[in-house]
Amino acid sequence: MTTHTDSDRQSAFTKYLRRLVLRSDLTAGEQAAIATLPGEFTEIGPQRDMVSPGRTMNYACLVVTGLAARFDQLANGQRQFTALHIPGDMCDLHSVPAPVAGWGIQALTSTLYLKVPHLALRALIDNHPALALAFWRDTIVDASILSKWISALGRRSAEARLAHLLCEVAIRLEQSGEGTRRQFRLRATQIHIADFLGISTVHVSRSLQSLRARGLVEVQDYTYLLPDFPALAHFAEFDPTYLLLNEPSVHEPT
Amino acid sequence: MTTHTDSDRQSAFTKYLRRLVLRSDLTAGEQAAIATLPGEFTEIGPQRDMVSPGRTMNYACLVVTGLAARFDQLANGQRQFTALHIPGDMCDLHSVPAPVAGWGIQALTSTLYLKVPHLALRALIDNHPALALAFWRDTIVDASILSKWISALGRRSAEARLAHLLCEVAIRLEQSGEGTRRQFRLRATQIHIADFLGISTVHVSRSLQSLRARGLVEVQDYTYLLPDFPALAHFAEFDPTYLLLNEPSVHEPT
DNA sequence: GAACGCGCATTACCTTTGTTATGACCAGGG
DNA sequence: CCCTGGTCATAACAAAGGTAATGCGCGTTC
Repeated sequence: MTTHTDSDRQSAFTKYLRRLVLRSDLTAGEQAAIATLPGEFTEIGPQRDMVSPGRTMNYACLVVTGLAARFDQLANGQRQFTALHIPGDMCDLHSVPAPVAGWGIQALTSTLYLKVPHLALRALIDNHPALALAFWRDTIVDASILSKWISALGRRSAEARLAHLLCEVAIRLEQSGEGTRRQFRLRATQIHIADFLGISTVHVSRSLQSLRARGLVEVQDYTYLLPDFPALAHFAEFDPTYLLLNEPSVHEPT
Repeated sequence: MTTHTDSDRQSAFTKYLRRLVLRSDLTAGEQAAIATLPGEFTEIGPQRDMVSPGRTMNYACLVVTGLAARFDQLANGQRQFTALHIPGDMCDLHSVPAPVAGWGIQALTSTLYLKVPHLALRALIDNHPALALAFWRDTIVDASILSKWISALGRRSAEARLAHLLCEVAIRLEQSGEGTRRQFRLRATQIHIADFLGISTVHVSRSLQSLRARGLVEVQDYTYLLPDFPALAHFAEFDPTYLLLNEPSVHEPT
């Protein structure tokens, strides 16, 4: 069991800050206020639930290392993932204004995260009104991804959905400095991917084979290589606008 | 062409206010500030786009009468609806912090709506910080519906999705005073419903026949009768929690 | 080092949903 | 009064994806 210092905490919030300032201009004071937020470090094993559906939350979860997924659960126990959270993501910021969880959050790998008290976040908003806007915008990024995902689930083939997911992950990991759009590590099993795509594990395997055969994707030990990102993006009809990055660099082919 | 007075405008905003106060406590001053927002009345015919994808917005759309749908469009022109907007809904409140539309909005019937300038909404937030929270929460309701819709699209049969959509519409229309959960009017064609459910129109017809055969739904001239709402809700695994209404009454069977 | 569990691939078969086409009905316009 | 276009139902067939089962490789554990 590692112990975590204040400086670990501060560097975790800096990671989140990097995500925020991609979309909002914040003053030095506002940035400092975020960097010094309180939060309790928590570690959890793979396949365990960080948040179980139906709970009333009094903190939000900031992923520090690892991988987590928001999910909705059916009566028969089947899960559908509705969001993927990489390090630097605040999983359930929306729980601040809406604390009754309709969702659950599952760790896909061993995951280290911070429990950030709602009280502290609310105080932050009261003292820095501009941060309310930034948080609101952060929620909108989330909603924008949900929205794009609906059209993928409703109208695209399983293979196209898989390609789209890989494109999105590639860009998001690149943005957060955890890899490049050409090569990155995604420690999610095919069971997890099935829960994202809304298909069976058998069909994940089939679809992945198909993308391999097209020469668009190579995988080894959870490390993905996209030899021709623009071609994959074209195949997936992936347009990163919905990630609200406003960075022209993102739109250029590598 | 009807002309619209200030009092028409004020009553339109009161409708929106009703939606807001379902989820947020607002002071009289805050409520008055919303009721006196500016906005330009606009009328549009069925199947026309109120917002075309990719535009940069400087106003948000408040539906006064009619029916509208947010959509995402594929390269081949196929549409997937991502949200349904009934009178009293602010379709694209999220355009205030994120003005570049990744979405489009289509009128399903003849629709009257207000173009509410972003400038006015931003000024409102500056003067009444509590409203930032209320708007944020309103966005979260939207996201929560998106999220639920993802799990329906990913994991439920077409028939169950249709049932779920009808349950949601029943509750939302009841809340906004446009009908009851037992009987309401929904002027959407089967083409529209197909665009919501992510299926073909043929399959909408099939699924509806199937719900009819089960005795769960009757339709005549776009008027839906749900003879046994709890049974339909059970079939659809519909739990209204995700609408964030916090009203115990909603959870009681009729 | 044998037994076990997990993740992945693959096959055979079955179910759900899409596609294409047709006809009925109805409202509106010349 | 007929023609036209939109909406809905239905049928026959095709394609996408689900289910169940098996085998393989690999790391863990005792």
